[in-house]
Amino acid sequence: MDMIINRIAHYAEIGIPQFQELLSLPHRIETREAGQDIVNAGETVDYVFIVETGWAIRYQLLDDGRRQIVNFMLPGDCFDLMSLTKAKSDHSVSAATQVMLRRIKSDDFLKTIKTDPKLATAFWWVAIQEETILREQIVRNGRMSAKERVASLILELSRRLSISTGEQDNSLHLPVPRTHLADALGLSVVHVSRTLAWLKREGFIAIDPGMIHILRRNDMAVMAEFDDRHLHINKLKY
Amino acid sequence: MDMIINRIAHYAEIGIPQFQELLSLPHRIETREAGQDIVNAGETVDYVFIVETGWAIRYQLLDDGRRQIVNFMLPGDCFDLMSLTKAKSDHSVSAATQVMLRRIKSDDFLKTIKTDPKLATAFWWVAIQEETILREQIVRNGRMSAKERVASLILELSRRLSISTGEQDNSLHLPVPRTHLADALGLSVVHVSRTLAWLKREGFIAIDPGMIHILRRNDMAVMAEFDDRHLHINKLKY
DNA sequence: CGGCCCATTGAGCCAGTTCAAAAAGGGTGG
DNA sequence: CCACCCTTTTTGAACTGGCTCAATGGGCCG
Repeated sequence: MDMIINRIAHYAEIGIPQFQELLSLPHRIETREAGQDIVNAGETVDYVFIVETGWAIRYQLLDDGRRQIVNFMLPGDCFDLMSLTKAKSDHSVSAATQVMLRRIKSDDFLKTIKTDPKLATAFWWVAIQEETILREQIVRNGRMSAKERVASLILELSRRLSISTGEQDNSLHLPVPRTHLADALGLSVVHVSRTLAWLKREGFIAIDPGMIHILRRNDMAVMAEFDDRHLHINKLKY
Repeated sequence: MDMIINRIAHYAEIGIPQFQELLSLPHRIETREAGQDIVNAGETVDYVFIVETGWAIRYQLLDDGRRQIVNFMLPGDCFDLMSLTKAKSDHSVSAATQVMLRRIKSDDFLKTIKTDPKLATAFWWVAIQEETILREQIVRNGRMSAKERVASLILELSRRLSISTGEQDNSLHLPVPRTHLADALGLSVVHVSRTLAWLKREGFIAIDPGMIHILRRNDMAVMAEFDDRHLHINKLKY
């Protein structure tokens, strides 16, 4: 729960007390192992999930096995805010690593949100960010070269993690295999690997197993046209 | 205003009376010529816009002039619902054709939404669809071939237009130049042209200036793995 | 009729793919 | 601590979908 508090507090002037009610809602903590499904496309979802630890992915499969990862869900992210209207999910969600999830009944969640306008605004904010990340992903996959794509995804993940942990860190713990990066970026694993090698050769990053160290964040951001302003826009106004 | 009523009524059991208040809100009708900006990236937006006629595009430019169109905004679409929190826009919106827009002050809009839970649900629904369209776009640009991309975009646009006009039509009036399709699909104009020629050769479509006729909708949907269920999911429950 | 913009077609090229093999981890059991 | 197996990552080599550059063809407007 810390993570999401960090995240929201990063933007909104919202106190811990505001979260007490949310924290105290009836909930269940679920654990899923890497690869297990959390939500299947076509299912109706009655819960809001908050990622406590681990990474999850939202993805869609095509008939012949191609997979597109739509986005990564990191600690502090929640889903599906959008399905508070009891819509069927159109994409699947599964655990990318071992994941701990807080599961809250949509109805309870909605009721709480409605009682506190600050909470409502905060979660509206969360939804905006989610959309922004999706749009960024479209630009990446649509118009960027492999080098730019890999670099900007690394920067995005690093930035998002640092916001929810509350500490800036140039060492990005990457708990997912390269195939996940490839399927997020619309590239082949082979080329992701080559591109990472190139980033390393250029001195942008250093690579350790399960780890990427960002050595020249600014240069890399320029190279990939990565602008993280949208990830920590001005504080909320009420 | 008809368009958005059609659209929402297509999903939600919501009566015309519910829209009266929305309709009667103080607003301005603005007209923009093709190519003119509506919202600039970095701007704070205080208005909700509803497209009355014409097409608009949301896009982002990269330094060297590459452009990614994030999505098309058709009659009945509204934006930016998300910036009801007074966020800075992270992408630009401009008119793709001559456009008529209904401009409503965010505060007024928000106030009305809040008074009527049915309206609130309806617009939450609109936001879900918007996100769904974005996700679909990610899958398209990330993992689909040029043929699949072009076909599925044509099907999506056709579907969305038919929902807001209320009539199914196999003739898609395409008022934008090929460059727009290219920039939406992450392809070059040249290749969009070739791909359209291929679709025509295969008998999926017929082409007239400014017009695309869908001849074999089902086959085309299978070919492009286009599933429009998400665009007219079950009716809303309250 | 001429000019301009957009769309199409042709030809060669290149970024990223596929196929294949080798190398590097990372358990697990002896 | 080593030997084995399995998975992931890296590297090599050849291929190709889509790109770029360039020329041609249509439509529309003045």
